This record gives sequence, structure tokens and C-alpha cells, in this order.
Amino acid sequence: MVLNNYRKEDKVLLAIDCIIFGFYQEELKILLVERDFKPAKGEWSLIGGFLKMQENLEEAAARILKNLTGLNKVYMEQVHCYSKIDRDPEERTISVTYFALINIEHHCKELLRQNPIKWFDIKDIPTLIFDHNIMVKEALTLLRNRISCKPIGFELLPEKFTMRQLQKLYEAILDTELDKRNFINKFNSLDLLTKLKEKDMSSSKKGAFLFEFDQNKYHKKVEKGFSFKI
Amino acid sequence: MVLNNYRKEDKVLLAIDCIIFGFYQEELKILLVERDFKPAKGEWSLIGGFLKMQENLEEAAARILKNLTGLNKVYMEQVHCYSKIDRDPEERTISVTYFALINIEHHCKELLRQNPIKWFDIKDIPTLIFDHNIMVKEALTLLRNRISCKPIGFELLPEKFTMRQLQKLYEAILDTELDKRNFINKFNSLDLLTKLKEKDMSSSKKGAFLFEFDQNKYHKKVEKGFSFKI
DNA sequence: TCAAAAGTGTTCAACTTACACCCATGG
DNA sequence: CCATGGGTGTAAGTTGAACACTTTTGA
Repeated sequence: MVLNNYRKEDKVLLAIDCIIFGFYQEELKILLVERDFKPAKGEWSLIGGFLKMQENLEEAAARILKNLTGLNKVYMEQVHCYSKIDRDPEERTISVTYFALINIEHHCKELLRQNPIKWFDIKDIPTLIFDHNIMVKEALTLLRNRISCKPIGFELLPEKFTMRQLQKLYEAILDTELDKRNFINKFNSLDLLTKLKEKDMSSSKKGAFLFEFDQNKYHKKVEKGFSFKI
Repeated sequence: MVLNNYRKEDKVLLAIDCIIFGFYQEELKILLVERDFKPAKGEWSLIGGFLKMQENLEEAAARILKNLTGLNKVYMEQVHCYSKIDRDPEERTISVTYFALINIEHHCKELLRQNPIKWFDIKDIPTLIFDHNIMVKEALTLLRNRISCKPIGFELLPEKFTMRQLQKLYEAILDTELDKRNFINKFNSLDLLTKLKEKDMSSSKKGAFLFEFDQNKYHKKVEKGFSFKI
């Protein structure tokens, strides 16, 4: 029943597809590429590649991301493994998806110019190749779950941010409107942010205080059993 | 940058490993197998197999489960894909895990006898081969999350069950004690169960009323936007 | 001086938690 | 008649949701 010789077994191509999230102009965006090879040449697609023998999936995902954005040490998380037999018409390919959260300001503009890649508003995703629209949908669902209980939203923001930016980020990801007083009260009660003396003057005459996420404080709290739900 | 010929790419073995949960004697159990082939012959392991060309992962997982338990149409859910380079010392193997929820009473006893497989209490899992202990841990975490917001616990129980059985199931999965009045109040407020006229007389002199999960009612509620959290 | 965004507290409703006694029955 | 598990309701505390006005300042 259980086969005892690995060599008899079929081998498959293993692809990695990245759902790269960014946030700007108060909207959640994803980065897509126009395929320049067959099959489905000329159509929009997630950014992907194939697993190599000498790397694991996390390394492959990081490599693919680095190639197209120039970014290192990006927050990534595995989403799901897709295996429908004809999902790729060219050859049997299994694909594992990762979502990535990047600070859109850090993203290398040179590479954006050199490559056929473009940021799309999450509410305005075109028809993608193969099963990529499903992948985006499921990655977004996971992101929504994660951001409700893990402080990962900061990966999408500058290091210093205003409460209003943070609120707009949550609104964009959760696709809902939030009350600003309740939002601030909630976040303050979590005690994860440091209020700076500096103000951001770009969005109003009065200026808005800047905050920083205190990763250290968060980790110490987690060790003591802290968790939250927004 | 993006490779345009699939044939240049490395191919890998793709394994499926199943974390098979069962519930009896008020404890959560998992089914393990003693490996009868190399590497790691004689050690305990999750039940697994390799993906074949003509099937997708869900079909492969169902096939593997059917072979060892005789069961069809089992509730299964993908957990995670593991890819560490030397996770299997014999050959580069990527493994996708699925958890399965089975009614331990339906499990074919003949196959249990024919095969070197055994139910282990979740609190008493031996050291397993490769990264299988991590797989179990992550599958259990996912199961805990799922059971808190989806009515999948019933997959582990007989069709007719008492409130006490349901409570003990939640306690075993969540590894916590629950107050019986609060538990019953909560479940009643969800309005997902049908109380039968029958009683189970096996656990007390008074007897306990049996209940059934009403899948239809649940699906109708979900369509109207119903969700819950236990 | 006014337009535009920032900042700030309270009240009410909903939900969660803690908790103790009587019931029915077989042995 | 009693030991065993079954069944039931309420009060207090906590959390979440709704809601409006004042402040600051550059143009």
C-alpha cells in the first residue's frame, strides 16, 4: 500500500506565485506583471517563478520578490497550494502562493520602469491568467484574518505614521468604514504604539502627531500571553 | 528575469501527509503509522503518499485516507506546504499536509488490524519522523481556529450526540474546560441543532437527549451572512 | 475669518462570565 | 434511598458601538 521506492514516483514542477500588497493614496494595491512568455503571453498575472533544488519555498518567494522589487526582508506568509490538473495548460504545475506586504515607498522605481509590472487597486483587479484571481481572493481573505489579530499592517506603512493613516489602512484591507474615536481608543488600549513629538504637516494645517510601532513591547507582551482582536 | 521555458526547471517529489483526527473516550486522537520502509523504518509517522500525475492534491489526500481507513467523503482541509531542503533525507521532497476529521466508529477495524497503524492521544504523540511533529502542531492550531467559527466538530461525532459529548469535544480540541450552562446557552443561541425525542441512556440513569446538527439550516443562515465565534 | 483635518469622552446595548440547585432514574 | 450525571437561569462585569463638538492654522 505504501510505496517503498521514491524513484517510482511522479515529479512535478513547483511554482511560487506572490500576491504583493502595497498601500498608497488610502487604497490597498497589488503588484501584477504582464507576461512576456507563453502560455498566456500579454495577459496580466501574479509575479511568480519556479522552485529550484537548492532553496526552500520561503527562499524562492524572497528571491522572486527581490528580483522584481529590489526589496529584502519583506514580510511574507504562505497562503495555499493549488494543484488542479490543468491549471497551467503548458505543463502540470503545482503552485504555492505567498502574500507579501511591502512599503510602497521603498519599492525600487527603476525596476518598476524596467519591467512590465504595475500596481492595481484591489477593487480593480483585471482578469488574470489561470487560477490567479482565486489566489488573490484567498490571499486577501488571509490578510484580513491576519491583520485582525497580528500587528502586520505596519509593514505596509512608513516607519512613522499618523493614526489616520493606520485607520485608513485597516479600512482599505477590511473594506469597511471605522469610527475614528473607537479606532484610536482601541489601539491605545492595546498599548503597542509610541507617540512621537513630531507631527506630519502634509495632510492638514494643524498637523497630525506621528506614531511608531513598538515591536519590542509587542513581543514582550506576546510572551506573557497577550493577543488581540480588531 | 522570468524564465520562458518550463522544461529548464527543476522538478520535485510532492508528498501528501494527513493529520487524521478522531474523538473517543472524551479525548482527541490522531492516527499514526509505523513506517515499514526506508528511510526511518520502524518509526512513527503521519500517514502519507505521493501525488500522482492524474490527480490533484485533494484527490491524493482522499485516496491515501481511503486506503488506510476505508472511508470516503471525509472532511479534509489543506494546512501547509513544507519545503525544507533536507526534511526528507532520502530525496528532495515537498510535503503538503491535510487534516482530516473522521468518525472513529466508522473507521474500518479490519484495516486497523491489517496495517501497522494506531490511534494516539493528542497529548501523547511520540517523536515522529522528519518534520511531522511540527505538522501535527500546526494542523492542531488550524483545527482550533476552524472549530471556533465553523461547525466542523460534528464530523468527529456520531450523527446523534448529546450536548455533553459536544462540550467534551470542544474541550478536548481547545484544551480547556468550559462551563456547561454557558456552553449550552451559546450553542442554543446559534440555533443550529435539532433536539430529538430520543435519549442516550449509556452514560447515566436519567438519560441525555440526543441532538443532530442541521446542515441545511446552517447553510441558509450562512447565505444570509451568519457567522459565529465560540 | 473660514475651511479642513485633528483630537477628544460618554452613554447605552450586547455579550461574556461566574455561579448553585433540583431532577430523574437504576441499582 | 441515594449516587450519578442531566438539565436549567440570573446577575455582574466587560466590551463594543454610536455619537458631536472644539482646536489649530494656513490660505
